[in-house]
Amino acid sequence: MTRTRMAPSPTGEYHIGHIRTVLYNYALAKKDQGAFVIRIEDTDRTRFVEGSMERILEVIKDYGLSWDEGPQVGGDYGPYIQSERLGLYKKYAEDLVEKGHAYYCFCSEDRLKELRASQQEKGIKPMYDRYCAENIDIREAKQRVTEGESYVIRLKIPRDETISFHDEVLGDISFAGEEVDDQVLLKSDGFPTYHLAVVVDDHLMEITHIMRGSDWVSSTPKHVLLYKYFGWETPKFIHLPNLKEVGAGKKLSKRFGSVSAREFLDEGYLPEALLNFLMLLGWNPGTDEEIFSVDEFIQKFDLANVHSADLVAFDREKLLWFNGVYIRNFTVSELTDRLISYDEAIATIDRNKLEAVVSLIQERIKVFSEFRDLTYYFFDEINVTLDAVVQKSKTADDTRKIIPQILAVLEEVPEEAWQAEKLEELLRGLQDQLTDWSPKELFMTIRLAVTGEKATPPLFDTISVLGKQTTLDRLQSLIQ
RNA sequence: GGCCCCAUCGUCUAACGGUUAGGACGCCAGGUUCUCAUCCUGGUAAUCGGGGUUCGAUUCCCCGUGGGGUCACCA
Repeated sequence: MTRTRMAPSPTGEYHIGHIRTVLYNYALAKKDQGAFVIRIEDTDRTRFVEGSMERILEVIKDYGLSWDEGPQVGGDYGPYIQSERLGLYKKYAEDLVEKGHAYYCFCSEDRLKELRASQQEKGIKPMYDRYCAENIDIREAKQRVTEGESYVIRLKIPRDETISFHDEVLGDISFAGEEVDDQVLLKSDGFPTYHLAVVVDDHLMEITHIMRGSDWVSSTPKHVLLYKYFGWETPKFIHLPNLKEVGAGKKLSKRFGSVSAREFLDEGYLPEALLNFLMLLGWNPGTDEEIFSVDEFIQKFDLANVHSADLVAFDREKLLWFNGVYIRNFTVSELTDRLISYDEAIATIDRNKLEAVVSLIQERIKVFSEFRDLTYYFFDEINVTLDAVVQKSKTADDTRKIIPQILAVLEEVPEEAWQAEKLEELLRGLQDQLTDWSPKELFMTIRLAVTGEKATPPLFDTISVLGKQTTLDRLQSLIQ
């Protein structure tokens, strides 16, 4: 049974890249009818942010993803919050000391700082010098611990061994033992570090696949050693490429737009479009298809098609395109519902009129945040002057003279016949009679007069939705 | 800087020794057209460099170069 997990640390906002990793873990587990677990890694009290966990869980749900075990839902392997599992870790660390794979360290922060500084000065890699392992025997160490002296427990890395592991995507990776620092496993405050907690919990929760960002590759040897020393079976490792900005070579940046998972939703991107976009960032289906629902993704997801690039660019243009594709695939009613849930203010608009407007902008809107700018003239007063509607080949006078003719035609239309088709027939009829007004000139003049915009949905549909009174008023106001 | 990883159009990627190196986004051009958008058609554009191995390298190996990651009592 495949069991995967995502282990958020409640230290801030969830990044869009985290959602990608959640999605992959989710798919890998679901593909095998396995379980996807969420575990909260809150072992660093200094970075803990109040409410962060709740917000992270909330945003995962808002993306339409869920977890089989974890906070809020429970499960057989709980608790799923590390601070609630605190009693566990210490004995595992002590067990390692007994086995000779770890040792007590009493070095002060100052000593460590000085050590690091002098190593850097000499141009060598900053690493713990093993002072406590070499100068304090286990009996003395235990004595000092019982006397209440502050201590940490460090993992004793075998300096003369090569530590290797297999990554399901990257292949075999190995590190020389002498390159790996004696990692602190248990902090002086009694909390485990990530490295201890993650291995203990992944084992206890029977996680089979560890899929995480590639920034974890270099600490994987420490984890592999822990599995070995504990005598536990090692799960499979998969390291995923991180996301970067298209223009800049580096990480996603505020400068180019949203970065946090929440912001994309707030901007009016659809979760399903976001997810679809994210799927393709590091994975491909092996075919030319690229529109997938999460269910289809689960069916097709395969580690063999996850690729090993070091970074993948987060192309905001393509995201926009995906969003447009999903928007266009909705029925008008569905799209209207989604817009209403996006912005409460939209819910106050009359449903019939709203749907009429929505159907006109459906193939024009790329993100929901554009809704206001694209449709305000259907709902709000506009302020247009005669000068603003005058076409290039026309004078203000020409324009002033044509308005009454347009009005004359439109005034004859009964309310109940105020439909795009009828309006088009009549206005084209008017244009036929005018020798010096091309369709383009006439219709653009009307468009500007009734909307104030150069780019709008087709004119006759627009006028139809605007209604007779509004249309006439707006035309009339130009010549008063 | 040491170590680890990576390398195909601008971007996401396909091609698992033999293809005119394919698709998508973007961009450009054309068509439809009352504007914009949608839609349709076409186009632009890539194997980082140098050595090998092989009848044959995008593909395998080595060396460069470039990029990324990591070097905490943070995750």
